[in-house]
Amino acid sequence: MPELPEVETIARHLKAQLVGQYIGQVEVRWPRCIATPTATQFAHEFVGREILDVGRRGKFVIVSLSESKFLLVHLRMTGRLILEDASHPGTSEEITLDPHTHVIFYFVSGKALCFRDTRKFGRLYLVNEPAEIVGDLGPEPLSDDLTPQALYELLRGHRKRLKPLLADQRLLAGLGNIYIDEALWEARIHPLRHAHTLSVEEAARLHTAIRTVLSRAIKNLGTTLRDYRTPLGELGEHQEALAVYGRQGEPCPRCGEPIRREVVGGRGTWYCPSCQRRNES
DNA sequence: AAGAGACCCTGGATGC
DNA sequence: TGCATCCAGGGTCTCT
Repeated sequence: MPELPEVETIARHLKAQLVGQYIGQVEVRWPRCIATPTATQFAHEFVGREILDVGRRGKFVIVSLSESKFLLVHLRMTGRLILEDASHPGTSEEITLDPHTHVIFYFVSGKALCFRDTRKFGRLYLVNEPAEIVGDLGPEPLSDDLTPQALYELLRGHRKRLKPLLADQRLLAGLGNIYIDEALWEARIHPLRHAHTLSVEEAARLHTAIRTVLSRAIKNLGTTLRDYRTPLGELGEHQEALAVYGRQGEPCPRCGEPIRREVVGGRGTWYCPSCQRRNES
């Protein structure tokens, strides 16, 4: 489940490997993963274009192409972007055999970029402006614009419980199930607290926690629980550093109390019942 | 506005 | 061992 740190890692790797590369052709094997335009049109549009830049917005990878087009990729649960060597036809198992490789970008250099996705939730978009897709995303959690005060103001305007609210990409862009639980634990705030009840001090703690947790995870190249890989096939390392996510019954690293799991808004939620008290101050 | 539930998918885990 | 069923989960949608 790639979230901000995983997508950031992927974008950085792709940027280092792909800027300046020219696309020879594109093969779409599973058309339904192309959100826009049609799969045929999508494949057509890439031929001859150069990769100018690769970046990230929220959980989207954004690839800037020559002649003003943008490829946006959302990996959802199990999506991967994997670099392969396709210079010798038939040598890459990923390309020839893998049943989960749905789109392949062949570069004239002999490199190839494969979009792979077992659960088929991921989507690719080819647009004239990224804003067509990412226009209504909230601020980037790591940007200077998101001050503690700004986060306090954002939260004050909502009565929802924190867990589902922080997962709403229109509030903040890039947080998902793992890092929300980790950040709330770090900030010692209960996931079911109602957003508008947070004090200035608590919002500031959450602000610090979100940024600390995300930065640390980026340093560790992301969290690999099962599917996530960097474009070079490497595993992330942050799973070792998780405090609560997926750890029900294990002792809280801060106080030793067993970690509890609850389903909130249909999503598994892990927290420490002792460090993260529910009473609203 | 908030919350619940369905849906999209498949592989791994669980149950008999 | 073998088969059926359950489950996870980001985002989007519908219904209450």
